[in-house]
Amino acid sequence: MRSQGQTWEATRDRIGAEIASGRLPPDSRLPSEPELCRLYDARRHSLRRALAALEAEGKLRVEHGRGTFVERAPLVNYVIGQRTRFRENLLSQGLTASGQSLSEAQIPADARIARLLGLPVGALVHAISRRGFANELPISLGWSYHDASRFPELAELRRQGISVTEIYRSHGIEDYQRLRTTIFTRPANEREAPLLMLRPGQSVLIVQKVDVDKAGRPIGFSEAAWAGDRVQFTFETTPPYSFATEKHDDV
Amino acid sequence: MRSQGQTWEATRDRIGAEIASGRLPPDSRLPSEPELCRLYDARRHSLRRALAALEAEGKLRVEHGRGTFVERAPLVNYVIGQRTRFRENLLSQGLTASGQSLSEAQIPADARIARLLGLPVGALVHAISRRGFANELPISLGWSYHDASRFPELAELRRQGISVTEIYRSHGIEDYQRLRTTIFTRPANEREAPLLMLRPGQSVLIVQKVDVDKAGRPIGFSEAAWAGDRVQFTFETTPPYSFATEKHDDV
DNA sequence: TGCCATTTGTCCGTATGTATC
DNA sequence: AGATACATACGGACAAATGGC
Repeated sequence: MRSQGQTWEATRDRIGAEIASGRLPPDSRLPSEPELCRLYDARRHSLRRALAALEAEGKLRVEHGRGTFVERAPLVNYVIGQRTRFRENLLSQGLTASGQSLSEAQIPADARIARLLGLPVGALVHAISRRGFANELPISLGWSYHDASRFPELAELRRQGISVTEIYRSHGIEDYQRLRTTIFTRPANEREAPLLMLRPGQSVLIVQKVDVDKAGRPIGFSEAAWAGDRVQFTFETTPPYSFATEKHDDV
Repeated sequence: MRSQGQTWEATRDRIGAEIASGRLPPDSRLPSEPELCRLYDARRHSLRRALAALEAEGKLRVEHGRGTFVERAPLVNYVIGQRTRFRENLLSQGLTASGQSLSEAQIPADARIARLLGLPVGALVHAISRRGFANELPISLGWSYHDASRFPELAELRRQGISVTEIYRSHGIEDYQRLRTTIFTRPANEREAPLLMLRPGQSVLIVQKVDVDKAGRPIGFSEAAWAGDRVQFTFETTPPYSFATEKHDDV
């Protein structure tokens, strides 16, 4: 076996158990590193490795010069049907929803955007970037792309707080639906992490979707990075019942 | 600034660039740690921190006593509609699909399973655990639960390689569909990581679903952990068109 | 089988930089 | 400015897994 103390994994598990049990409640501050070293009979290197692992799991948040805190993990269950809107989704869970525009531009469509929107490469599209919040906590970072010739004043209307659904309607698009939704996970990059209040390396869920009109023609494409430890997605394929599945059940 | 060498982040980025550029191709072995220290003028601690970060991003795979290798990242696009089967999904992408039974048991339903299946707590259910492979590489680790009184010989039939769809049909269930699918991400735990050939801390996508018959009654519940860096899910909400969205595009 | 070189994993001690209060 | 707390870095020792001889 080992000639020295315990492994960093043992320390990680002991602290993790404290958090899971609730003895260390969300947002509470952990003792300082020297103190933790005494409490768990660990040397600083090993203790820090344990803390780093817990941080990567999203259970802790380490703040330089301030201390180490237990992460609170509010959970947004984002229900995706054929027509889904951000606000309603969150409001129905008793959460406050808000958004913030990060950038707006008209840009020529690159090959990917052009193909997804059924436009020629180089056609002007609105590219709008927004950040979404639930209960003042950032949860998503999104980009949307719309044909600028079809929705000339889209950016202006969005800035005024008018929803995408209403803008569609004002263009005679009474009914639209999602063509498909693609979802995968990857580590947050250095741009996303601070905006989502994640540490680099924590996971985001990338959700890409295409809205189509009744004729099946694409009218908008969007993709968003969601804070992986604060959200789950539910895809409804039939009228909603009252079942529920729960996050963080061990599988 | 710093009194000593470069930061571990600089080393991480330099090696990461080598991988991204293809100069270090997938599955190739990196030089040993002492060699890398010389190449990048880093000390062992800092170098190892850089490697650990790249490993967490899924770009490298470090094998104790053997060496460090560039990770290959085959991508499975798993399309989920109302009726979806594992094999067809992979075969349509030119991948070979296979599965392996890990465990089979009849157990009393706990509160969650009972609620999801619409059974009383304690009712006997088949609990079957399987591992799925694409091109011989493990990609999923799943558990399924079915009412044992309704499908008495389910485990036996599954062992013989008979699909769930066929078993349903033999019980007069000609048509069934997913009620809902819930998906979220979390780090792989220590049980899952080796079975999915992931390192602890890399992300899995958890997919939970309930199958219902035409009357809307639940007939089966399953949940699976998918290797997060090897799979994406696409939810079709309308008849399939020929659009595509691509993984690993920077958002 | 066993020995041994190679390679990665863990741990310890220490010094100094940097952010916060 | 000083105290506290986290971040980075260096050096050294030994453990454990692998693979060749």
